[in-house]
Amino acid sequence: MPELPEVETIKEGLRNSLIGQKILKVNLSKKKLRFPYDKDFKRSISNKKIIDITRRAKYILFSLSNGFTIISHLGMSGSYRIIEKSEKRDLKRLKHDHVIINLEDFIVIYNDPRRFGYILLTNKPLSEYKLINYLGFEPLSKDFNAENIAKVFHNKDRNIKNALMDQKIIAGLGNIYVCEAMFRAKVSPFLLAKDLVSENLKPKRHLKELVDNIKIIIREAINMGGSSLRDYTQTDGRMGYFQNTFDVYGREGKICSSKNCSHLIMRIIQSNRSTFFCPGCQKN
DNA sequence: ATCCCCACCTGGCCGC
DNA sequence: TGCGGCCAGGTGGGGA
Repeated sequence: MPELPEVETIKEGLRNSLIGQKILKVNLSKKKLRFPYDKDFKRSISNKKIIDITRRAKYILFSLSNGFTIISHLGMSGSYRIIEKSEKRDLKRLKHDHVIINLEDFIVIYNDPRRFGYILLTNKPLSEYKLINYLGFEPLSKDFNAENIAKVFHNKDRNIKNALMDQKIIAGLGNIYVCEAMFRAKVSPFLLAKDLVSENLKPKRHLKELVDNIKIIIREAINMGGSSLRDYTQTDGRMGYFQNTFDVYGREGKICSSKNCSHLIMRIIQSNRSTFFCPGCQKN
């Protein structure tokens, strides 16, 4: 479900209410998520305070007062909702509620119909935690720039979209934002990653365009509260509205939004995922 | 190493 | 109204 902008929005929503709250009680549903819970999950987090909530790639990280970190990934359909304890009417349990954390003033619930998400626990430094330490550049960091990406892409024989979605290279992009950024940068989905790098390992113009547009689009989407499709809403139930600005994603058969272009948006399958693009604007 | 493909799930929608 | 088929913001792990 969520890509970086949605996870960032959710993380901010969690921060606003939950920092400083003590965990009083934890309930887990019978069904396991993608991975089983730590066998000491409840005991390890009970009576601890949430001292920070941060994001890395598409992970939300809850730092606890005992040095443990809850590592949460939302998969395709995970969501959090926060209920103020004073508002009793929202307390009913919903289908697919898997983790219910009772805090001093709030109840926070992780819901995930498809159960591709997971909630793990570690007391190691995250730099030693294997699901976190391999992650690549944060798109909004200054290390994510065309020169650095050129160094990674120059020998990559895989298609460009696939490389952009590889969390080991760039952390946080998913199918929507990659399709949209490639459209804005006018990059063909049929190019290989190495096609965007010149002989001297310098980024070609299209790679610079791509990097610039990824940064722009991620910022725009965060500012709009992410994209609401199907299950995603913010922690307070509000919708994001970046989906209203999609140029290609989900627009198969519709006319390209560019001025002076009358091509129809196409959908092809790459690495088992849909790629949406304009065959007129994205040919090179 | 590098790249690709599958499995893991539930549910919504569309066509018959 | 029902049923089958297709589709969905992801990714770890294993095979080629």
